Amino acid sequence: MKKQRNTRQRQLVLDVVLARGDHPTADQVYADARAIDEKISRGTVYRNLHTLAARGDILQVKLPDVDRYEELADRHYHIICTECGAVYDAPIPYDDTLDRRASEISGCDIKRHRTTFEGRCPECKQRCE
Amino acid sequence: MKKQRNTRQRQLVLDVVLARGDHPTADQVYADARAIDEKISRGTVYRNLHTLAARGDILQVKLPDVDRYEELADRHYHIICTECGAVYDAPIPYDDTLDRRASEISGCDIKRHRTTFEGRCPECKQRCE
DNA sequence: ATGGGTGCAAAGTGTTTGCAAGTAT
DNA sequence: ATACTTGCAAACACTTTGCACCCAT
Repeated sequence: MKKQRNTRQRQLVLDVVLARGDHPTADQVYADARAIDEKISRGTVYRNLHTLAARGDILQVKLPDVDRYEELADRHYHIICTECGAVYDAPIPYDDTLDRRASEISGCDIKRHRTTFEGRCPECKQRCE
Repeated sequence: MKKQRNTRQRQLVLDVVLARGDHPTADQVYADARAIDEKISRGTVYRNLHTLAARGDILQVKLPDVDRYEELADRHYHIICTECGAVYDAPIPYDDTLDRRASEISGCDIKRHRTTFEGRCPECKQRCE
């Protein structure tokens, strides 16, 4: 891997993701970063999110529609509210026996799985009734 | 729900998805449909895929990057090859106790979950070694 | 006849990239 | 000094939409 530099912008992108503590999209990271450094560009934010995720400093959460990012953590699942789009960590532990079972039965070399629950968050659930 | 018509184009889109038996993207469906009706437009294919999925005639498979579609079937998981992008049905049964557990613990009203395994399919696995 | 559906092209999203200038090492 | 990074804008890939015409019911 080629040697990487620590630029002000890269540090800022990392700080923003860590400061939020939730699951921002690239565009939300851009907005937050822009509030601090009004010169930083979208391209730089996208590039640094990729760099940081590849390097393992943050996690990329692949969900339908848009990718999101979060602080580094153990493997876990997510809940996405189908009404308001909010994303939460799910309170169900990662089941790594599934990866072994799927590998054996399918003949694939399964590295991991991603599970996303869909439903209504407490607020939307209440508002809809 | 408003009354829907059965047009030649809508039937064609449905036929194409059923004929494939795999997990085509909208663009693949468009290509297949176009091979039969060289006048059908992309917009029509996209609109009909939505209509058919909403109506329950086909399933929409929400995966990262692009949505895919497949024949109507019971809930099940998918395997996506990280090398070649191929998508398969996973040989692991849908675990609906997870939805109940996640609902109880999180306070959300969970309707379902989607699980996608990531790894290398048998061909890519072999080719890479 | 009537309102849902179609083809077309333009507009939207979300993301990537080429390039010249800037900067961390 | 070197080559990784940046800002900018253009380009991309995928999808949605406005509109006038068409056709299934």
